[in-house]
Amino acid sequence: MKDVASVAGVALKTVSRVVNGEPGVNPATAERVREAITRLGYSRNESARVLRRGRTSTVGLVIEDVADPFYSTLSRAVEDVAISRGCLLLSGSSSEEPARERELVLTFCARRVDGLIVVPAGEDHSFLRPELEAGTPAVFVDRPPGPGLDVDTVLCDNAGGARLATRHLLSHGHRRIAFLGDRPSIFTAARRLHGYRDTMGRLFDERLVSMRVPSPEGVRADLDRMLALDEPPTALFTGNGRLTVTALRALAGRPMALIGFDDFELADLLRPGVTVVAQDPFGMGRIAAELLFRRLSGESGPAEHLRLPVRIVPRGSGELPP
Amino acid sequence: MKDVASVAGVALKTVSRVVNGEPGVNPATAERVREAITRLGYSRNESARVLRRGRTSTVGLVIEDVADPFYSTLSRAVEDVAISRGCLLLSGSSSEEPARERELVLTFCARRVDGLIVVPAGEDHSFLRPELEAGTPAVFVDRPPGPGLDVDTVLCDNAGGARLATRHLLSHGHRRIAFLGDRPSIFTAARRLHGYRDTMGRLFDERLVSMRVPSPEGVRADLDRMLALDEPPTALFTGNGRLTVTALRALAGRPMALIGFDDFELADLLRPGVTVVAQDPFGMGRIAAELLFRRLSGESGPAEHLRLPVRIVPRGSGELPP
DNA sequence: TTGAAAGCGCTAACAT
DNA sequence: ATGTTAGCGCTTTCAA
Repeated sequence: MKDVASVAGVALKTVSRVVNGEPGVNPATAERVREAITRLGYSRNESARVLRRGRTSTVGLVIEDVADPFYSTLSRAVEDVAISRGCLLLSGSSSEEPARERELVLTFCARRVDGLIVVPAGEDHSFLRPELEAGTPAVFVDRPPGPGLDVDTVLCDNAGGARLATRHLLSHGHRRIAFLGDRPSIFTAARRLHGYRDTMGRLFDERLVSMRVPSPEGVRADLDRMLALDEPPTALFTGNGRLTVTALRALAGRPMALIGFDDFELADLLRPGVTVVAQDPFGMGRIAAELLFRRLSGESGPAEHLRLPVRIVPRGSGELPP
Repeated sequence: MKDVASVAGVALKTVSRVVNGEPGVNPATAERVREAITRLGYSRNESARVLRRGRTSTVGLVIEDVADPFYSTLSRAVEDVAISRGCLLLSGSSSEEPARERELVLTFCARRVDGLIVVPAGEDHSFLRPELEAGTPAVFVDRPPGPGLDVDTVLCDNAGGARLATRHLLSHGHRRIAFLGDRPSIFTAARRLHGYRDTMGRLFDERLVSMRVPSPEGVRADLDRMLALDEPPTALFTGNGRLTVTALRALAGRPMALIGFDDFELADLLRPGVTVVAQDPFGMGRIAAELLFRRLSGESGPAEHLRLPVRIVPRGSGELPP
C-alpha cells in the first residue's frame, strides 16, 4: 500500500480510500491510484484489515461430517447465504467427537469469526460461554446445545416425524414395528425414539429397539436377533439416513416394510421405493445462516428456537402389508 | 495479552512465550501466566499473529459444489490433512461458474491463505499467475488449469477409465453403445468422450453421443431420440455420477446395459446393481493436500502431474447382454 | 479533497 | 530466564 501510494504520488490514506471505495476522492487522483494498483499487482492484506477493524467477515461452521450428504447440503446452504453477505466460510467436521468439536469452535473463535453455526457433537458447551458473552453470536443446528446455554436453535420436528412414520406403519396393519436408531446420546436419535415409543403405546416392546453406532455388522446382528424372535417385526423404522442404507444392505433379500428418517438420493429408484420422513437440510442451513446474519446485524432479543416441519414421502416400502 | 502480563506481573514477551509453548520459561512463572490467562479468559488474537508472522495456517479449497458427494468426499480428505498439519480450511463452491471460481480464488488470496487447492471451473487461470509468483502454491484437482499455467495437478485416468468401460461393454457383445457426457468444455467430459470414441473405432456413431448439462428433461429427450433410431443402442455409458443417476431415472422401466463413470452410494442396491468405473475422491483429495503441504514445507522442483488409476466395479448392469 | 500520526495485538530481534 | 523495542499493513482520528 505504501508502494502504491508513492507510485501514485499520494498518501497512504488516499490509497486506502480508493481501495475501500470511500467517497471524497478526486476522480483523477483515484484513477492514478488504480493505475498504480494494477501496475504493482497490489491486493489488500485482509489480515491487517481484520486486525484493525475487528471484524473478519468470516463465519465458522462446525458439522458432523462434510462427506455426509445431509451435512454437505446444509453446508452449501450456509455457504450461499454467507457469500451473499460478503462473508467466507471456515468449516470443519467434528466426526461426532466432542473434543474435536470443542477444538474447532475454539480455533474458529481464536480466529475471530464473526459468528458460528454449530451442529453439536458434545453435551457440554460451557466452553462457548465466554465467546458468547464477548459478543460472538452462535446458532445451533439439528441439535440443541448442552444445558445452561441460551442460544438460537434450528431443529426439525424429530418426535413429530417419528410419530408420523410409526402411525403410517400402524395404519398399514403393522403391530410389530422395530426401531433402529443411533446412539441414545445423540439428541435426534433420542427424540425420534421418543416419538416412536409414544405412538407405539402398549405395542411397544423393547426387544424391537436397537440404539447403536451405524456399523454394518452391528446393524446386521441386531436385525438378525429381532427377526429370530417368536413374534418378529413385520416393519422397520430407521432413525437416520445412514442407518436406513445400512439396514437396506443388511436386509437384502428379506423384504420388509420400511420407513427411514431422512430422505436420500435414489430412494425412489430402489424396488420397492423407500418411504421416508423427509427433512430439508438445505432449508435448515439457510434458515440458520439467515438467523445468524440477523444477529450479526444487531438484532437482539431472546434466543429463537425454530422447529422445522417434516413430511412423509410414500414410495412403496412403507406401504407394504405385514 | 497486555492485561495478562500485568496481572501475572511479567512482560508481554513472557506471556507470548507461554502461549506459544516456547522453551526457556521458568515453570513457576509459566504457571502464574497460565493462571492469569484462565482468570481473564484470554485467547490469542490470531489476526494479529497472522499479520506479524505472515502465515495464516489456512488452506483455501475451491470445488464445484460441496453438496455433490464426489466433492464433499474430496473436501473431507483435504480437511483431514489440513487439520493434521494445524491448518484450517476456507472453502467455497464455484457452481461451475468461472467468475465465481475466480472471485473465490482471489478472495482466498487476499486473505493470504498459505496454499490453494482448486477444482477449476473456468479455462483461463491467468489471474492466478501473480499469486503463484508471489509464492502461494496451488494444486489443481480433477481438472487441469487453463493453458500457460504450470502447477501441480492431480487427475484421474479419464480416458483410460472410458476405454475400460467401453471395452467391457464390447466384450459383452454390445456394438451399439451410447455415450452420455457432460458439456464438452468440461475437461473430464472431453477426456472420457475421447477414450470412448477411441475404443469404439469404426463402431463409433455420433448419433449415439450426447454431451450436455445433466438436466432430467434434456437427458430424457436425448435418450428417447437415440432409442428411436433404426439401430438403437443396446448399452449406455454415462460420463459422471450425476448423469448416471439422471439416466437411471430416465430409463426407468426400459432396462439396458449400463456403465457409469464414478461410483455412488447404493449403486450396489439397485437391481441390477450398477456397474461403474470407480475413482477414489477421498484418495484424490488426500494426495492433493499432501502434495500441497510438501510445497508448503519448501519442496521445490518442477510441477508434478499425478494421474490416479480407476477400476471397474462389475455389479450386473454392465454385464447384461444386448 | 488530502494527509499525518496513532495504534489494532502480536512476534522477531536483540538486549539484559 | 526475562524484558525492550520495532514493526507487520491497515484503518481511524484528527488536522490541514
